Amino acid sequence: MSRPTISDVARAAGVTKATVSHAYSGHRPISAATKARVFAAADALRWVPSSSARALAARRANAIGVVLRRDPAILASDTFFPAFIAGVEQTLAEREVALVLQVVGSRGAEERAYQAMAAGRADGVVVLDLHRADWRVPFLAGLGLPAVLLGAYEGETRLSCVRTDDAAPVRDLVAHLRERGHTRIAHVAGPLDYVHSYARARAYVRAVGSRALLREGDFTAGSGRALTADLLALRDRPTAILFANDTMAIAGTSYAQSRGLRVPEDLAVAGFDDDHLSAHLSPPLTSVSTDPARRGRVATARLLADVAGDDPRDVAVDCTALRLRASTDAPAPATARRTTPAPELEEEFR
Amino acid sequence: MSRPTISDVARAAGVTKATVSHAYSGHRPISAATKARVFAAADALRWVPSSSARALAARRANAIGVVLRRDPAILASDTFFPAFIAGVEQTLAEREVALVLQVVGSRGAEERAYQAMAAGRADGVVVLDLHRADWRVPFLAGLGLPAVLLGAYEGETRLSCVRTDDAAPVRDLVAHLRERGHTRIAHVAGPLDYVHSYARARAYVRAVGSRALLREGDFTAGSGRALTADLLALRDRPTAILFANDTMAIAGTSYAQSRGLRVPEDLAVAGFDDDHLSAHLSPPLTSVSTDPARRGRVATARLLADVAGDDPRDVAVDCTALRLRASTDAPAPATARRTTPAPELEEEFR
DNA sequence: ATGAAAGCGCTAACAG
DNA sequence: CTGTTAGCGCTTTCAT
Repeated sequence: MSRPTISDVARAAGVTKATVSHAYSGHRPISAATKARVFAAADALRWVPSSSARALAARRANAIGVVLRRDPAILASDTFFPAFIAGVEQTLAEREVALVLQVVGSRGAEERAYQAMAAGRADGVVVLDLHRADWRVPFLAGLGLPAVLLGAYEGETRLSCVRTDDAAPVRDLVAHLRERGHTRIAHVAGPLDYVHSYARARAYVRAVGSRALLREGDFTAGSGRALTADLLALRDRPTAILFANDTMAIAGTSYAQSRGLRVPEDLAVAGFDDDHLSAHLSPPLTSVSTDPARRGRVATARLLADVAGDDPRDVAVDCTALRLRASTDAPAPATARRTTPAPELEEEFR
Repeated sequence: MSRPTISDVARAAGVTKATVSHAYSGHRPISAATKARVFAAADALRWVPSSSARALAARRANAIGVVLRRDPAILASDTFFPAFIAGVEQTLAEREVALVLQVVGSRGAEERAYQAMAAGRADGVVVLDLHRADWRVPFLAGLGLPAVLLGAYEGETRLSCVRTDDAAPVRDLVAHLRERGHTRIAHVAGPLDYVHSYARARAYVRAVGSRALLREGDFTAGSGRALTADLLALRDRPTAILFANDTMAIAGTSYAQSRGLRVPEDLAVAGFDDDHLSAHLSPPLTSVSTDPARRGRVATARLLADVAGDDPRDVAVDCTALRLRASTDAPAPATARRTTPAPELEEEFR
């Protein structure tokens, strides 16, 4: 025996399919009495509406999509993603909307994934890992698929955008280090074509007035270690390093310690994203919490509004918070007081 | 103008819908010439088949589901989940199957989620966080929804199951510590109603011959810290602690260090799951890598086979590997040589 | 407040 | 090898 359909329920309740449908959707008034009969019948038959039939008829998937183009290895070590998804699901859980996730390996596969979403898999998508010039922005607009961009997109677009101020915490971190006497503060950034990496790097360059001690990593432990080695080999080595995420910061710390440097006495270290382990390290790692779950909730709520027909709009989320911990809590070593060359700001970061 | 349908493509190519459909599905032979015309027409019209229409007609969603019942905070700090998902997506990417994810907060919501999956959202599900007596096993069997259980389920079931030997690495770890002279080895377990926590705890109890130094945590840093404090306050404190995951191990290490104990000289510490940061800590943390991505691939392949009509079956994945690092690499402190009370094995763990 | 009926866009017999 | 024709199980006008 196969699963019951809406017709079975209608027959059992002595009404038509339309009545059953409306009893559930509330799209038109149904008397309390028949509504009760309908629900009772549905209950007795253990009827659950077919989501594919509903999607086809109503032209709405009751699902939103996320497509990620990432190396699985990087996905696996990402602290942002699961927390973000948790937030997405939190606001999804209240409505009966599902999340469709697709991880792809190539540009072609990514396009197909978005097309499939537009072709009925999902009613809208949230776009992560936003690039400064992101082809997906015009592409999605062309598909007519509701979308919200996560990150401070600077280009032209009519898509909704959930913005975060990544610059403020970087400025605060630099100020915090300056107060302790640091003058040679380095930054190990993430890939600079990401809007958030770029925003952090730009804030850093503006705050310190030079990009001499800026290095571009890729968020992996390996690059954190390598670039720390690079920086510490400098003639005037930095006395403080700001990393664009905690993974790189932790790898960098461990490298520095293996070279006999004490953290924070000889080298101050700060991360970004506030990994759940960071408060438990030795020394505890100064970081910036960015509340990915909250951004997930906000982005999802915004997307649901877009899907419901609202006009796209920008929303700013104030979700960063400094977590000052022991890894930056010592006076800068005496050598830090040496003068540094006059800052020269390059055009790109103005 | 709305998106083109299969009829538009058929008309443009001078064939019928059936031909278009079969040209894509390969469910029956189509001459190369017409196939080419069909593809050309589809291309020109930018036709993408509607997944909801396809799902309804073919009774197949081309999606698999995962429903998770978790506190978002725990999801966010879980190292297993993203890696597992990455593996799932790796094998999904090759076929054109999507992943539908639903995170729920209550038993009722969980049942509804599985029912929705069975009602057309997904063709099958993979079941995580398996409990020793898991209501979902009979429930899913009742729904007739293909499912694969991740973990060594010991009950009766006809569902596929992807098993891992969690006991062997625990035994090896205990042996490794004994070689270094440890006699008081503790274990901070995960919740014992999970099959994998239980398997690890049981292997530990069998290896050390006593459950006097067994504590039940909940995989969070907080519980790792609290239970470490508890163990270290014992009159005959343990000289080594095995934690059921790295998060608890790291929190425990940091607590021990804050109390003036050196790791590994005064206290040896090992984790489980091999978090990506663990090799970068000071000292690097001994752990057990469990290759969640591989298990994701295997479970997904198995599920796809079930969906395709194969008989359910058990598959064993040999995916654990000891990562011996500095946190366990020192001779046990002299005090470890004191005799310990005679082991008494409790019934439950036989 | 309820019924009747026409699709939504595709797949899969059934013919030829 | 290709065309015809029913549905898949809902939603949603249009009636009444």
